Amino acid sequence: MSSGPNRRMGPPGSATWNLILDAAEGILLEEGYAELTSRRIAERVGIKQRLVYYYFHTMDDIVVEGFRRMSKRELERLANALKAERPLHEVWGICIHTTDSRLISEFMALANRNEGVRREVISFIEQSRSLQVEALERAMKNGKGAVAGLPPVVITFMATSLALALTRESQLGVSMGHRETERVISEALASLEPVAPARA
Amino acid sequence: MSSGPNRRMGPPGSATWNLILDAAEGILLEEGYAELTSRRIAERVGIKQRLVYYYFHTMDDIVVEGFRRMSKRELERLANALKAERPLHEVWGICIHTTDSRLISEFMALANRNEGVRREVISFIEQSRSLQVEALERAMKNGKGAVAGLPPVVITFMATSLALALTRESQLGVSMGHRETERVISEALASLEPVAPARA
DNA sequence: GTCTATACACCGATAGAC
DNA sequence: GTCTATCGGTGTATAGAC
Repeated sequence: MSSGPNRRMGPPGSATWNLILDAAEGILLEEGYAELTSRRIAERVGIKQRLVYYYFHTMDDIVVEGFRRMSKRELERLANALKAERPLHEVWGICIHTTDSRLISEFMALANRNEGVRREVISFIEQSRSLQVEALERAMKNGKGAVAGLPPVVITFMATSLALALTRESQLGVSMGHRETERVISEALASLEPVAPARA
Repeated sequence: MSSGPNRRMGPPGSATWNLILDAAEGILLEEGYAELTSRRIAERVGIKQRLVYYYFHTMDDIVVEGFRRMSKRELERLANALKAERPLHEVWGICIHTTDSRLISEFMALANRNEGVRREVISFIEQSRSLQVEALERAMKNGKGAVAGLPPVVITFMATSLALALTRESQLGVSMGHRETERVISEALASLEPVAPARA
């Protein structure tokens, strides 16, 4: 048979496959998940709606695969940045310059009712947190900063949470307390991890 | 005329009006904003779809009015709690036991593309933050806690952000670093605001 | 790999009777 | 205040030709 649940499918990773995920990401960012439809995707890519279902079984698959692709991209960026000097500063820089907070909001909302997305989101948070913890532990062993008695996992949790809140609010148009908070954070970073780190 | 943009409308605050917003809130929480339709609301309340449009002009109005009602409810709860002893502990308790984080996620996502919701969300964040800052400043003047040199607005920003992140993640099924973070926070609360506060 | 055409369900919003 | 009925539009997903 040429159709049904076992119908012929387009190859993951192909050019059109990626264009479809690009379009889905753009719609999610600019219009929200209620507007993420096969017709809108086709319109953006410049193909016919039927083709979307040649590359993906269902709309849910597109969302899950889209998050997985983004997740992979971000984890690579994170792993790369953490090799640098002063990983604490790197952690903060990455948290504050991460994916657009509106896109994150959409995936968060989706994760609360789509089991596939939820699994991917959980996996991403845990991997990302582990990478950060390992980098901070390495830095501590090298004597690059004491982190003031706070366990590395607490540092990373706080950095992630505060950065997300700052970007989410400023995207929205709220700035109350931001300047003061950013100042406290940059002072903490400077004192925990000085410019010329002492080598062990 | 009995219809059109100036058509006759049901009274805000009436029983059915509130039932419609209750249903909308439930759908938003349990099924997400993509499922928030006039037909689903009518089904939940046990009325016909047409009646929803007697009480509200558009679906957008329902979302905006729903957030406004919830916002009012939460601000009253906050103002009440902040009269108590140890406002710092109260701030944390309220942040951690606030509205379901899944509902917040939905409104966050909606705020990014609905101008009415955005205005209400901004207003809520600013009022809520102001209330908390005032309470902390009063407590400091009374000598109830020094707050370790951190400006009150930074304290409230951090409490709100960290509490939201903790509840969001545990709702999702992530717990990595939570125990450690909660411990750091409860120690900070205890040291900044002891059980028997010194009066001025 | 890409297309036309289509089945069938649901959507927001309105007309107008009772 | 509440209803039946309806318009015009859009959604997922599939059949099957080229």
